[in-house]
Amino acid sequence: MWAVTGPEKPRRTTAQDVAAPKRTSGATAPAPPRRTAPEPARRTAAPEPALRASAPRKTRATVHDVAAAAGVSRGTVNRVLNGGYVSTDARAAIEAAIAQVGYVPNRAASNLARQRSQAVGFLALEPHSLLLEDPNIGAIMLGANAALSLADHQMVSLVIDSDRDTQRVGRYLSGGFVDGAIIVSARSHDPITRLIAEIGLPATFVGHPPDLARTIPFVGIDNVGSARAITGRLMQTGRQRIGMIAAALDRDSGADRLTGFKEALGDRFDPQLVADVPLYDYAYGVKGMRALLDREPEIDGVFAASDAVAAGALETLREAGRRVPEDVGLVGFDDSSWALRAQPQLSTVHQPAREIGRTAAESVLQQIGGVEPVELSVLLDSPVVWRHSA
Amino acid sequence: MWAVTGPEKPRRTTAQDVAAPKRTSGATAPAPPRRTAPEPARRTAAPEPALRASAPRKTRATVHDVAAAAGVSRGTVNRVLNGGYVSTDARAAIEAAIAQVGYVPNRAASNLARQRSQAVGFLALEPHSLLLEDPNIGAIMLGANAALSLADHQMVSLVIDSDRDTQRVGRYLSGGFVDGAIIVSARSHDPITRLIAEIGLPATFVGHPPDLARTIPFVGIDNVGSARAITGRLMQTGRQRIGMIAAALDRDSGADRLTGFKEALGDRFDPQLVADVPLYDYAYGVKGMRALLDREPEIDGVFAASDAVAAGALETLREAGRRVPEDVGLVGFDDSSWALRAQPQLSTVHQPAREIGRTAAESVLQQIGGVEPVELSVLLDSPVVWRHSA
DNA sequence: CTGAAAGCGCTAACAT
DNA sequence: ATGTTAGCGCTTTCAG
Repeated sequence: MWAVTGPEKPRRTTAQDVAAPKRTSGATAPAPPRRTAPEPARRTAAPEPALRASAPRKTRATVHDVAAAAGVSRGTVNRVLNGGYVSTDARAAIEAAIAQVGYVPNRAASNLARQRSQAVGFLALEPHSLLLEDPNIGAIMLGANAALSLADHQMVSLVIDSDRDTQRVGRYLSGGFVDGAIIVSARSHDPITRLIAEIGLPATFVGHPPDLARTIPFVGIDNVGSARAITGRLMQTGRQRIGMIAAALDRDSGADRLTGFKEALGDRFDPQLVADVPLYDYAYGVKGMRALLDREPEIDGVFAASDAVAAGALETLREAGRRVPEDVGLVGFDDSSWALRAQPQLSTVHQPAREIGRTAAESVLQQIGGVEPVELSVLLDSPVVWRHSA
Repeated sequence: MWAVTGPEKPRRTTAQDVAAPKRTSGATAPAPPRRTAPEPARRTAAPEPALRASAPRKTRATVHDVAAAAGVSRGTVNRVLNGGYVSTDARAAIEAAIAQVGYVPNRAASNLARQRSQAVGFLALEPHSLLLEDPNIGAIMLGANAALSLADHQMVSLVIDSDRDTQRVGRYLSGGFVDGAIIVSARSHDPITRLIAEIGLPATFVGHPPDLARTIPFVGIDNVGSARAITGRLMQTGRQRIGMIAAALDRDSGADRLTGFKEALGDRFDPQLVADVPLYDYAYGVKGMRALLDREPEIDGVFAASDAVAAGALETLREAGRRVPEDVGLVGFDDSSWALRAQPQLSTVHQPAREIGRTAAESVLQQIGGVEPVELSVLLDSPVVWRHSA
């Protein structure tokens, strides 16, 4: 059809036409059924595998085809696609043509021409376990997505789960697929961090200030201050032997929470009463609490570095026959669903995760727009939520 | 100036150059070389990139620049980039040039030329709450990513959280940014489902068979059979009054689990003993269990449609003074972390989430490669895990 | 208001 | 082995 249409020279002979996968159809013998032999009778029951969609993907219509079908030039087609002055007749004809040939714009091509992608990458550099369970990062994603969506940008979230992924994502980031990136919990030495700086991709960090690059905007909360605040209230309510289950000391948030704890306690701080564990995780909460109980059976106040950790601690306390909050006061951090589900509900520090995501998105959007962020880092409010565990 | 450089014809006079904001400064100043302008002087020892990353993003080097710097043609550069015969000298020169000019390939352009993106979209069409907390979808993602990674494909996960998102993601999917897609828990009427079918994008569904399109591959588990199995064991252990908290009956998985429950019970099935709730959620577990307890105080066996639901039910039972498993046997579904964290740990049905992701990825990869999947749908094994709650 | 033409940065077929 | 030359599909001047 389009090949012979109009004055245009006969376009392409698409490689696909030539290289079309030659299936040796004759083979009636189906390859051995994969894994679990699904009793064919079960669900499926699709007797007509004929209508398959894939097949040699039909070569899609282009502006060219539309133009030809409408009897106008590509320029005009483009004008109706994106705003522009077009006569009503032409517009009608073109719209008809679009429908007729089933035209769907190729954004990729458009991006190349425009030199921008209208997309922003979202990377969470967390260990799997957290990626899977931490509701915070989900909320941050949703917040970021909402903001980007408003600005008509596509958020594409990229998972990094191996060195190979790091490479590939690096290529993706620097390959023109995104105009910017939001990076959650990067460490300074993360290869991606360096890359971002190198290629000068607009980006903002969340959850960990980029020591390395003091030049990249950061959105987060004041971990030190909040830890201080919640520990303070533990003191005010009369707890005498207050300990902490510190977690993830290798990352800023973890270290900061411990710092805040120390600051609040001042002279009363006793290193013996700090158990430290590697991750913000329920299981480590159990472990940490056991350690604390061992070292100081008289302990009557505990600040767990996160709600998940607190939940683990709570379980341990219960097993040890300690009542919460009567015998020991327990507080967490994050205000995640762990806090609400615990029995009793946990007093904790509220992390405005959604807001954080939104703010981060706005920050990259600004950068993309060429605006220097007024302040390199912004700390959002993270109020203490007083519930029943202390 | 650059117009007389080298043998290449004076490439484009980029519109921008003309339209460039005319600085009123001294006439001596050469026209500000915007974008492309292959002025040789450029790269050499970046003179104070002002440290900041953003600003007018420095115009990136292209194959052209590399070719020029190495004194070869673009074709040759391309050959060293992607495999091809290149003399050692040329290769060395080019590699040096690449490093010198700081060349980073523009994958977007390459994709356009090659007509493929080496990327696969991942969409989870779940209500937020689940997206945030359901560890299953995280595991599926990780599994899919691993498989795609092996095949050197980038997984890009797209979140749909509003109608606007649906539109945008639709454009993204049909805009040439991905070669295929993995779609988790779509319903037949989901706009995306239709779209996929329309544009004939290689795709496979997870978690819900596409009624609408019996033509699109599906990966999942046998919900009916597994529900039947676990309910059966509840019966075998002597429970007399067995009820179910059915959830999400509007989706296949939910409906199937109920079906399996009925099948297992046969004559003994009593509709009164089924409480149904809208979502696989802890809070609904609480609600559902209360309803059941109201209707039948003598209840001594409960099949909750998911572990989260079971956890809620467990809490309610505890509050009602029922001991598990002594007074009532309780089983869940999913084998998520809820099951392990519960006290006692839940007997449940194991969902091979990671495997599911992997399998789905392999399925789209096959389709992309032009291979028709041998079987349209594959059901993976989902064994019962017997623990302590029943 | 519309058409023509030059690109975006890279790939691939075709000559050397 | 290397250079040349068309494109990929869309955007954006610049004439008319």
